[in-house]
Amino acid sequence: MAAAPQVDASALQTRQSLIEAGGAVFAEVGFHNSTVREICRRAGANIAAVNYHFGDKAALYREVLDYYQSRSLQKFPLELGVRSSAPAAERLRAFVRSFLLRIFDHSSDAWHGKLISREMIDPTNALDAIVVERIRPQAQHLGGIVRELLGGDPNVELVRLCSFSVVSQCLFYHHCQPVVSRLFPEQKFSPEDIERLAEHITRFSLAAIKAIARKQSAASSRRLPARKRLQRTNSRPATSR
Amino acid sequence: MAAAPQVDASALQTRQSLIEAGGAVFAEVGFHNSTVREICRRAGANIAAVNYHFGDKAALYREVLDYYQSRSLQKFPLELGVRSSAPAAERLRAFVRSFLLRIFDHSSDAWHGKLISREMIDPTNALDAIVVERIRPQAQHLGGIVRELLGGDPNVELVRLCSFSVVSQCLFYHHCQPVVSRLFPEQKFSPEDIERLAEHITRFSLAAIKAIARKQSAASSRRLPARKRLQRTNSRPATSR
DNA sequence: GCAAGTTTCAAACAGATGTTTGAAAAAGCA
DNA sequence: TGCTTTTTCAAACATCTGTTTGAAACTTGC
Repeated sequence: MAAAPQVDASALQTRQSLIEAGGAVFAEVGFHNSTVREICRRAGANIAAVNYHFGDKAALYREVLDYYQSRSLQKFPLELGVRSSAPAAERLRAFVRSFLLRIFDHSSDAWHGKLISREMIDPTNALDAIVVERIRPQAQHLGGIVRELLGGDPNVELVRLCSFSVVSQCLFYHHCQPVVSRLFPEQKFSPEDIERLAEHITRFSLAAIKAIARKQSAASSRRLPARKRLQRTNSRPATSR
Repeated sequence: MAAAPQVDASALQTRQSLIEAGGAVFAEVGFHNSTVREICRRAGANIAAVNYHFGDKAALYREVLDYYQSRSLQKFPLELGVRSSAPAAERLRAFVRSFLLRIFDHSSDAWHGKLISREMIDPTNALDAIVVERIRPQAQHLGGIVRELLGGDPNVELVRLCSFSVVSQCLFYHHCQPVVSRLFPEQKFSPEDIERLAEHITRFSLAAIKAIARKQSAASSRRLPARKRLQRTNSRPATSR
């Protein structure tokens, strides 16, 4: 494991230092590849500290997830400042931006996105809880936006597929960073890059979903009586752009 | 590591059994999490066999990648039966299908997609070679399709972003399988599911790219004289950079 | 100031894993 | 067959990692 700047823990409680050092290490190399020794080294604590304060490595990991989860929730709310009454397109943009910022935030207390992102690929026992507490609500939030954008009758599978299409684009840059940076060394993921990325993903997804919505409503209009069709197409709220 | 059916290696050379068992184990749990003992057990070989035949675990891994790379290339060509003179939309569909099939193929000699997919997330030294020999050509192939679909002047960054949007959707279902299967246990990834998935990703991406292309050409038509614009859209060759 | 509880520490332990070893077995060849 | 080379094998080795231990240092409450 590469050398890293040691956190000055003189004023902090050992327990808290361990959580923070753990967040850093777990986020960097994942649960399986990180070692208690490295975490303790960065926290300026003794090797036995993890077991003394938490019981074992897995318990520290759960604690780290809990800690950063509450931080992340207040720092990156799903809506990101956009009211739930806002047009669906705007809410989608907010969702994408929030998602990317969460994953690419390099500030010291933003490990949560990375931790979850790692869980997705190399799960520990903690993933079950994360899915219920964190991912499912997000999926439902996004599902609501997509459903509104699609309009018409809510085909569950279509909503799911489109939602996945949106989040997959966001996750890609984090999951495949090793490949992306080898393919295009100039890609840097500065704050401006993140904004451009968010803009692209939003545009791309909006265009796709709207086109699918058009096709869908055209198809259903062939099945439905004219009056009902009119009602339908009108009641589709604010797919503005 | 979970128990697994042992390969009948009685007729095979030990060396070959090791490559095949290695392919299975590496694809299942990745290079870092797989053990020489488990590979040898499945190959029906002695623990020392890996070091005797390959030198060390990393060398076996390189050999496994090489072996399945040549297999994968002949089993899943990029074009997948679609001529390079075919319309870009059809070539995109072929690309997506081929990509998904490669990753989700459960037949015994199709570890390559999974191996590369794992490399993307948890790289070993082998990734550099893989990017040059395998990923870059694919990226250029896809880039050519996207460029043609976008039409107009080739904005390098836009092509790259759209290409990423396409592959990210394909990779998602493999990378995030643990999450997807927890969120929606009914998702099974049968051959028919793969086809539906391919269809969705193609439709989604085509709709998005075409919409972006329309907007782009509308914007450039405001900048260019009519004659030059016409020339541009017609003279663009249908291929690589 | 002192006793009880809490926290830290260096050292050791236990288990897993990649690798080596030296002899035995098998295969190739005259 | 008899000899050499190649391959297999069980055992051991060395290292890394999570965990435990028991004593020392520190803190707290009276």
